[in-house]
Amino acid sequence: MKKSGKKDRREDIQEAAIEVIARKGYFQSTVKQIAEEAGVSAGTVYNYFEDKQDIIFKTFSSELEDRKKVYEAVFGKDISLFGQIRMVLDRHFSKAAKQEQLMKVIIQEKSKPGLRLGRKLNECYEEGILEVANLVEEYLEEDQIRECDPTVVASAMFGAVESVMWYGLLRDPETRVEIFDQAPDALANFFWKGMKKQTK
Amino acid sequence: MKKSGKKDRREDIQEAAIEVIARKGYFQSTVKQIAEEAGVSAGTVYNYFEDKQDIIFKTFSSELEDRKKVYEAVFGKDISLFGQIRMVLDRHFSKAAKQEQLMKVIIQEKSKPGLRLGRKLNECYEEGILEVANLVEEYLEEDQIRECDPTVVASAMFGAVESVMWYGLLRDPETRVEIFDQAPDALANFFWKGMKKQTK
Amino acid sequence: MKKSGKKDRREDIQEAAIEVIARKGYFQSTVKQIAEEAGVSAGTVYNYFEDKQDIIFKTFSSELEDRKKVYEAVFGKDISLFGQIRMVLDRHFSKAAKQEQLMKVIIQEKSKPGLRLGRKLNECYEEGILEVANLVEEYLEEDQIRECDPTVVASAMFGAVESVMWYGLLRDPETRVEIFDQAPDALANFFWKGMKKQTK
Amino acid sequence: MKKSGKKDRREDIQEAAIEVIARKGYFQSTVKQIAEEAGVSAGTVYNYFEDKQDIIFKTFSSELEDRKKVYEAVFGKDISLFGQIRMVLDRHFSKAAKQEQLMKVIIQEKSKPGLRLGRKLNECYEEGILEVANLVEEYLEEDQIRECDPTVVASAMFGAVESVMWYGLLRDPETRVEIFDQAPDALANFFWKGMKKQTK
DNA sequence: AATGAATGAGAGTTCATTCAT
DNA sequence: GATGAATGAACTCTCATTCAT
Repeated sequence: MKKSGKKDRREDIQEAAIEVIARKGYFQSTVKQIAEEAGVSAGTVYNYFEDKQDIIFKTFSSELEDRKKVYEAVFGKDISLFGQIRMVLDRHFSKAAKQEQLMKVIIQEKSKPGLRLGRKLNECYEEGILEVANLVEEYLEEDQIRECDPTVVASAMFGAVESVMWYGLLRDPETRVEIFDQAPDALANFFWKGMKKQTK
Repeated sequence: MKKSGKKDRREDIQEAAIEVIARKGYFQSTVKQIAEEAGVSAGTVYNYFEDKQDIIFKTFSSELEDRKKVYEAVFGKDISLFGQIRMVLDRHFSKAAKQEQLMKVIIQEKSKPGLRLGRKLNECYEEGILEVANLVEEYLEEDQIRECDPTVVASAMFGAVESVMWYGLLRDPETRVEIFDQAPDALANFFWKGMKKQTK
Repeated sequence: MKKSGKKDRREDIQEAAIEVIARKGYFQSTVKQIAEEAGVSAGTVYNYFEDKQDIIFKTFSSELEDRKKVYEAVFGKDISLFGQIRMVLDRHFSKAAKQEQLMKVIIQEKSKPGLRLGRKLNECYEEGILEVANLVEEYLEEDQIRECDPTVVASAMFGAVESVMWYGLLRDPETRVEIFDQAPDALANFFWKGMKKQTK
Repeated sequence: MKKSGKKDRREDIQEAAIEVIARKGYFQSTVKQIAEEAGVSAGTVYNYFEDKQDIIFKTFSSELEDRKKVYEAVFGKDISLFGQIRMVLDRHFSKAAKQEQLMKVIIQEKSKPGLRLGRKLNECYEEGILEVANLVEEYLEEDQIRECDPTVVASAMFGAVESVMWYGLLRDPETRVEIFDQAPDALANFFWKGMKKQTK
């Protein structure tokens, strides 16, 4: 099941890995299955990756770096908190829509203990939560939002996003598109209303 | 090497399994490790359980049934939506505080494809979301909350709760207690403010 | 090809390993072959040994300790140098006669770099050489033997013994017995005459 | 990454092989490592050699032929036995001083069963022993040396030489030079005194 | 001649599961 | 019921060798 076009082997294998792992989970996917999906032999995989973990670890690493940059860019903008949340969610869901399988894997394999992979994901997750918590704290100090523990709120938001995304990923394509379309606005409103100071 | 008072072997093994799997994940835990932790031999495990999956599958099944009943009881009460959410979260977090390891396992092993275990958990999750979505819909029809997609909102709430719980589980015991203490109120408020109709 | 009697599995496997490795060399022997020779399955081997190296490493370790004790006992005796050499060689060859395969392996696998095994053997060898060198030095100081570099002489003696042993191991049983029978005396004389002070 | 003046690829690879194998042993050296050390690609190796064994097999064969000639020349000379031994050892050690790595490999890989390589070396060894044994026998018949089994004595001499050489190869360069310098004389004396008839 | 990506047989090792004691 | 030694299928990973370029 070779992918067409001009991509190199390395990418073929990474894509195949994501495909297979999204379907069966990391530990129940074998290198052989991934190789087959990529249209190469098992040995070839090891010409491009250190070991099994490395196949997706590298994908994740670069993917997560990319995202971090996107989000940091948004958080640096001089717009309202609501605007920032809205924008981040927008980019998040529209990117996810093009990487369904990868999103599945990320959600599934997060917080696996004793796995470079899981640890890395957890780390990024925590970093993201902290980042958002800092943002919330700023606004809290400016008295724009009601009293709350910023890390708890940030954690709640992350979880909410992930959950909605997972919910969408399990639906048929049309429903998914619908959900992903309305999710950014719905969630941004939900979050913003949920934490803003009651205007009288 | 547990040796509690009067519990039977079956429970010893289940508890040991939870302990070990919480630490290392399902696929990286061996039957031997679980048996050791339970103070029995590997062979004995198979006198009580069909296979490896079965060890925790049964724990989860009964645990999930229990919870379902608790929640349904709350949702049947004739109190405000906020009150209901508050009460469910209260019970959820206070129960979780006593079952940290089990919660860890449930969160970690959720949505593992190709595993009776993961499928069961996913199923329960979806059921829960539907249940809450129905509740939200009721209130939506009564015009008490702003327009929204109930399943998306319900899904967001589930995710938020799980995420805060995970966040707490990774902290040291004191911090965890603090987080679990304030979480029900904080989240209930967050959710309620987030979806209720703006009472000018 | 199970060994008879009352020995336990551990010993069966070690003996099988020595048998196979004597025949084909360490790197060209597979765990499966060893298991087969021992009459067990490959998996069983790992119930008794950490890994492939461990199978013979443990045999060697205890064997070498044994020998060290034997030799040290002889070197502690208050008899002539010639007598000591003679006695050590006697014990060495008569022990070797009962452990042909083990001797083969020890000689073959000595000084394999990058192998716990080879390093251990080399170490013992060097220790032995030093021990003998010290002995030679003593006699040198007493002016009983001609001027020489004791470590070179000791090294030469060790090599000579090993070589004669190897020569014997490659012969048919009868020839071997003959060689091993006369070797201690022949070598002791050769060494002693080789280094003693010319009497007048 | 060798790059000597005018030698051809074939020799580059052989030298690289010696270098690598001396360091890690035959079975733990890979063709790729050898190729890298030689500054060529793995594929190129197979333009010059049949297979992995062949790389050093050819080196050894020619090297051993060379030596044989040298020794036979000496043994043909009409000088005393002591003189012959002395001369052979002289040439042996001085040649070895210039080919440390090759000597290491020869000593390490000797008597590997199931390897063209090992068998060839063993064969040469045995031939050499026989040659010397014949020589000894001659002198024995002439009544110049004491009664002994010539092959045993020859075997002992070979082993002694190899052992001293190995001992030197493991030392630092200066010590090695010292050892190699005095070894021929020391060993020749040792051997000669060891076997000659006691001249009252 | 030279390359080095691709191969695939086969190695060591793990571990859920069985079963004689 | 309890045991834990034995099993063997399956996995990850290595590497000599090939061959299209």
